[in-house]
Amino acid sequence: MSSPSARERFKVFLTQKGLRVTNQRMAILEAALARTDHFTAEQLLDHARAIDDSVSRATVYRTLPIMTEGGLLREVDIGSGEKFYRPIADNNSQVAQVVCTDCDKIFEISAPFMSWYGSTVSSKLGLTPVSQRLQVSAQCDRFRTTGDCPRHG
Amino acid sequence: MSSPSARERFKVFLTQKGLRVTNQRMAILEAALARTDHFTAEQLLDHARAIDDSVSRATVYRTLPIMTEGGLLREVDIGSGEKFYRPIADNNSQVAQVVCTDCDKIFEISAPFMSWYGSTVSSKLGLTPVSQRLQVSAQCDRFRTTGDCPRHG
DNA sequence: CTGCCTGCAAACTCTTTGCACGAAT
DNA sequence: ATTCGTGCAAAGAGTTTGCAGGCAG
Repeated sequence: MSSPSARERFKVFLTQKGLRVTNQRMAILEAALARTDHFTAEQLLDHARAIDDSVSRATVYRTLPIMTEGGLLREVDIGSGEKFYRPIADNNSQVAQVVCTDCDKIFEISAPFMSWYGSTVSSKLGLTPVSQRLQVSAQCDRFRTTGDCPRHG
Repeated sequence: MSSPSARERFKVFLTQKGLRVTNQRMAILEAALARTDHFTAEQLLDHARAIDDSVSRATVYRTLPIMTEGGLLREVDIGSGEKFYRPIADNNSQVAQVVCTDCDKIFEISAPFMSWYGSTVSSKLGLTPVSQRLQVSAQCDRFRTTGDCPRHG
C-alpha cells in the first residue's frame, strides 16, 4: 500500500515548481508507488497505462526526473544499460545496493555508515559530498551449488 | 609511463583463454595503458588509431570486456550514459570514485574499508561479495564561490 | 590450412526531442 | 485565454552484431 501523503507531497512539489498537476503525472506516480521493488521506465509505462491508458513513453521519461528531484523516487544505475527506479521510503536513510550476479536481483540494505564514508573520501579532495552510492556485486553460492536461489521469484 | 609487464600479462591472458594476440588488440591495450585518467570507448578508439589506424570501433568495443576481465582495466559507470575505463594500477587496492558535480571530473581515492563493508552487507543476504563500488557525488565549494576550480584543466 | 578476428555498416536498446494538438490554470 | 503538457514518431547516443574477407596459430 502506498502512503497517501506521497501523492500530496508530489502535488505540492509540482505546484511549487510551477509545474502542472496532470492526470498522466499522477497516474505515473501512482504506478510507481504501487511497486515495492526496483523497476525500469518501460515497466513503469506498463503499470501507468493500466491506470490511465493515455500515458505515453515520452511522458514517463519526462516525469521520472521530476519524481526523482521531488524526492519520491531513487534512481539506481547498476551499469546494465537501463536505469532502475524505486520509491523512497519515508525515512531518508542511506542504503547500499547489492546486485546478485546470478539472478540480477537488486537488494537494498541499510548502510548508515555511508554518509561518513562520503564525507571522509570527499574531504580528502576538498569537496563537499552531495550523495553517495555503495554498490556491491555478490554471488549466490547456494544457486551455484544447488541451482536454486531461495530469493528467486 | 605504462609498465611493460602489463603487455605481457595481457598476452598470457589471451593465450590462456584461447584468444589470439592481434595487432589491433595490442594497439588498443597500448592506447589504454598510456592514459592516466578515465577514458571512454570513443576516446580509446582515437588513441588506438594513432598507434594502428586499422583499429575499428567494433574491435574496441569487443576488446574492452576482454581487458576488463583480464584485470587490466576497471570499468567505471557513473550513470551518465557512457561507460568510462581506467587502467588498473599494480596494486589491487579498493578505490572509491568521487565525481565532481561542478566539473564532472572523476577522482579515485583509496578506500580500504570498502571490501569490509561489501562483506558485511552481502553476508546479511547470505551472498558472497564479488566486487564493490563506492561512488560519491560532491560539489566544489571553491568553484561555486570563486568560479574557479583548482582542479580544472 | 583452419577458424578465430576484423572492419564495415546496419541493427539495437534506451532515452531524448520537435511538433502540433489538448488540457490545466 | 494562455501557456504548459502531451502523444506521436523520428532522431540521438552508445553499443552490439551479421557478414565476407583477412590473418594468427
